[in-house]
Amino acid sequence: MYPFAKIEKKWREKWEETRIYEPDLDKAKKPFYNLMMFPYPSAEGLHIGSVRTFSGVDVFGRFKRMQGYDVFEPIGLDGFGIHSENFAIKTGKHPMDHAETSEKNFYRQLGYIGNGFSWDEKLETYDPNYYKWTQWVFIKMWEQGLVERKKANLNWCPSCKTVLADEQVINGKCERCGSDVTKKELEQWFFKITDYAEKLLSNLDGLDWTEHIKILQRNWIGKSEGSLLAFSLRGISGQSDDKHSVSVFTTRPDTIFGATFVVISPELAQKWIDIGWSASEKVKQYIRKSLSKTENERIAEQKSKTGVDAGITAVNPATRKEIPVWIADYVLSSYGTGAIMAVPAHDERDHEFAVKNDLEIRTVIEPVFIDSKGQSAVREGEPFIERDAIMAIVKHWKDDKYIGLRWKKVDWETIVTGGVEKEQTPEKAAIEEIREETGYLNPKLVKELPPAHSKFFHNPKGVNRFAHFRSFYFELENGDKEEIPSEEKGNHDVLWLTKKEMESFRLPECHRFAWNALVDGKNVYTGKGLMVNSEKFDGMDSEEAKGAIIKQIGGEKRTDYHLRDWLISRQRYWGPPIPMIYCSSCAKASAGRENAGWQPVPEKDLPVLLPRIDDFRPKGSSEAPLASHPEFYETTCPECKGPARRETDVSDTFLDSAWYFFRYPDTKNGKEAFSKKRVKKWLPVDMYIGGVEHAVLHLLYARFITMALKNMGLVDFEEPFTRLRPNGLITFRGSKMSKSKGNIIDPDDYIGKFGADAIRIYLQFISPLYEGGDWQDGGLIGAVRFLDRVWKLGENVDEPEDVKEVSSWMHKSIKRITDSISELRYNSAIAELMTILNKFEDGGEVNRKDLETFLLMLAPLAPFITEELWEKLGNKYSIHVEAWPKYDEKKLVEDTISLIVQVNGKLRATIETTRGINEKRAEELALSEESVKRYVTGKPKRVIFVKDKLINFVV
RNA sequence: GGGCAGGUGGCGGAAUGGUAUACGCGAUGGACUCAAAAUCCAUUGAUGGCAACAUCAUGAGGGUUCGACUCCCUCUCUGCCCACCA
Repeated sequence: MYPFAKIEKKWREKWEETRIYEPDLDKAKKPFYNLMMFPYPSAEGLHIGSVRTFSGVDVFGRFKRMQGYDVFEPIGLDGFGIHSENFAIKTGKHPMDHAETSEKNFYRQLGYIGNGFSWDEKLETYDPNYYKWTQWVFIKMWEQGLVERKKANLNWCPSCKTVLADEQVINGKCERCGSDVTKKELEQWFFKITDYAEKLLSNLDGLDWTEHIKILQRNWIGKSEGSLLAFSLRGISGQSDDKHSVSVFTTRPDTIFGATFVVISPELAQKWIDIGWSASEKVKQYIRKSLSKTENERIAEQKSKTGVDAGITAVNPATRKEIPVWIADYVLSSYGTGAIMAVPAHDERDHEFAVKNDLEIRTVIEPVFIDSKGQSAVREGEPFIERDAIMAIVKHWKDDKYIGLRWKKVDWETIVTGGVEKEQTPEKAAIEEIREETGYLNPKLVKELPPAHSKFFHNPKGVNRFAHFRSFYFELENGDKEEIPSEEKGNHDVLWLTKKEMESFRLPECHRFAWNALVDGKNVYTGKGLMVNSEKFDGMDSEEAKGAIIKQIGGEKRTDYHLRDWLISRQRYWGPPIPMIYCSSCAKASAGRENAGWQPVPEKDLPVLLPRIDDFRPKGSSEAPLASHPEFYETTCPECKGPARRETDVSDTFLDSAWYFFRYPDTKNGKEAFSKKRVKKWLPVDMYIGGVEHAVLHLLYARFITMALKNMGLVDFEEPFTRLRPNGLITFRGSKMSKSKGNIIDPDDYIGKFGADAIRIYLQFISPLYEGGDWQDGGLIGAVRFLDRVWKLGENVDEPEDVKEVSSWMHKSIKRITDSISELRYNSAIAELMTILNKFEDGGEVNRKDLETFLLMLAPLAPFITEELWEKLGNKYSIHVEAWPKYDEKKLVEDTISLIVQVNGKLRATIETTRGINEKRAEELALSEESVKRYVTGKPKRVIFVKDKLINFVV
């Protein structure tokens, strides 16, 4: 093996000495901010997956540098937070000591992987010089009115006696001790991210981000447009709301005539009780019970919805009828208004609840199926001819089989169906139709199925039809039948199908609807359709009815988001103290106002240092560890100078990482978080790469903070990351690597044995950077062998032929590699480089220009070996600041081409010929080939000729 | 239940609608060696055939097209994320 250890050491030192990876932060001409999500220094040291991501990001950075950019590629550690703290607790170490050792270890490992980091600008979130400014960000947010203290229902582990973050609750159980997590209401700090919900959503469209991640964010933000409708209450006493009404949020005002009861969340019910509603004991009991439910109990109960009759009624504003009010915990307090109008006929949850509690179910929408494809697609602009019709499902008299019709003249598969004549009842029409189409004489009506409507183009009659179907389910009493009338007989075959066969029968949508209604027995239709049982709105399209109904009953338009405000406070130790002070005398003076008595620590007093304390473990109460340290929390009020108390909670780790990319270009700034000038030069980040697991949390928070900073006039852009790509996940033996599973790949071992270049090449050869893959030792051998051969080639070429131009075949390779790297498909770039090497070896002779071009293109992927060979060839230092090879468009096309000859689309020959050959000549040449002649006998029906590419004979 | 991504040799994976399986791993045979490792050479999708060659193959089934891994529809399996969101 080539002496990688010696080479890597040599160049690491030289690079550091000559500072080639430190851009001039003030004067750089073509700045390119190449960023990876900074690592969380965990217990295990650097993960092989991180090595892949980081070196993958570095390949891109080096590529950009060679394209003439001043690349800034900083590195730091996201070391604050619960994970680090938990690890410290587990090992009995103090988090500060743990941070110190893991920092050394991480930076050492990161130093070995050959990345062009700007080491001068590293930062750690637990460094007071950093978190001073995290606290400053908090205060800025406060000044903008984006911080609020309010009560929240938090995850609470009764065994550890501590509050847990959402990410610490795994399947309803505490991450650390495994006990069921309950809810507890506490006062907490929030960032009002929901103020930016709309901007966070609409800005997404303009970002060059992987579509998948944008979709995750859109879903997380979860915009839904609906209306608020007021239901006045009857029989309620004491509730101080003078109108005595409850407001519900709905996206389906068109179903209001089907709202047969109202359901409110236990939390809202409790609020009513708090303001004087004298609810029954039974109600109070239910509320108590459901408010103390554990996560697991709630998950388990999803299948059987619980609830209690509140003993009062509400008036449906559309029907004017009094309907019952229920309390149930399937209604969430945190979404909408905490109250819903229940429409059991058109909502599955409401339906389930109504069936269980024997509540009225009233259908108000019937489906309309519209054919939009094929022969029977509705013709635009033509009027609809309406017609009453029936569908019938017919069961065999003995077997569990049903009649299906396969039509002969048209490509249809249906159940029995037909029109209803004027004097007929639908039932009669159905029986008649069964006789006509199948010959069976004794169908017995078992039940009627929900009706449906269908719009389609009636081909034989040449008109658009709007058919109104009634659907029935019949069972034959016996097999008695008559001859099918001759005019019907030729039309279709009558088939007896099992349930399973019926599933794969290609029924039209409205037939399928009838079948599903029979099989599932569930009559919940949640789509749009035709209004029924809705008084004057009957017959309207439900979408159109929405607006009209809101208008009539006085509803209010309302947009709701699933996004919640960002809970910032943690009752923990290992984070930046929240820089707030509470003064009880000032609180009295401003009583009643939002956040009364709270004020920020004056900027000159920052940072609020996190003291080293020994009892850093989470306490047995809802207070943070710092709350038992008066020397920390006792302070004076900045306003009245009286005695006051500091906030003892620390902030969420995600706040640390929501702004770090602003600090990187200006880490040594002691006066400000970042200078405007540096930020203007380097931000927004040009390329950001990291794990998809951060798609909604970190990436959303970072965008939010950036928007807020823009609003404050501190930066002049709203979006921090111009281009974002996720990295894939590396597994080992098919599963995620973890210490407990014992399937860890230790980068140190492998770099020691094979060198950083080989590891880099192999990690990128697995798959495109944005896709994952499984680590296989066997595959690594390929990378090692490749570099060995490169080394041999470079060593053995003493005096390569000195030519000025690269060989003409090289241009295509340059293009391929350039394109592949631009798209982060390094695996393809490496494959092409291997192909070039094979060519070099096969050809025997290698000229200087080709070899140099090859090394230049390999340089981002394998920075050490290429630097060494570059020097060996007598070139000047460093290969990493040389220009990326260019290809000549004209050279991409060669004079000779391989013309593909097909017969009926099948390859029959290839002809080596000259570029620009005309069709006639190509045809002659092709037909002179034996293998073509054999298949083309006589004159071909058609000849397809694609210039310089292909000729296809259709015979 | 919803959303997203994806199914190509023994394995990782390539293929602007135009030569499917590039590149690598593994495997088999050979060279070198006392021997092994390393290295080098050859073969390697399946089936049939001595062979030239033929037929079949990109999860399954349809469709569009002269031509489909690629575009459209239906289904299926796997992975990830969200999940009582009114």
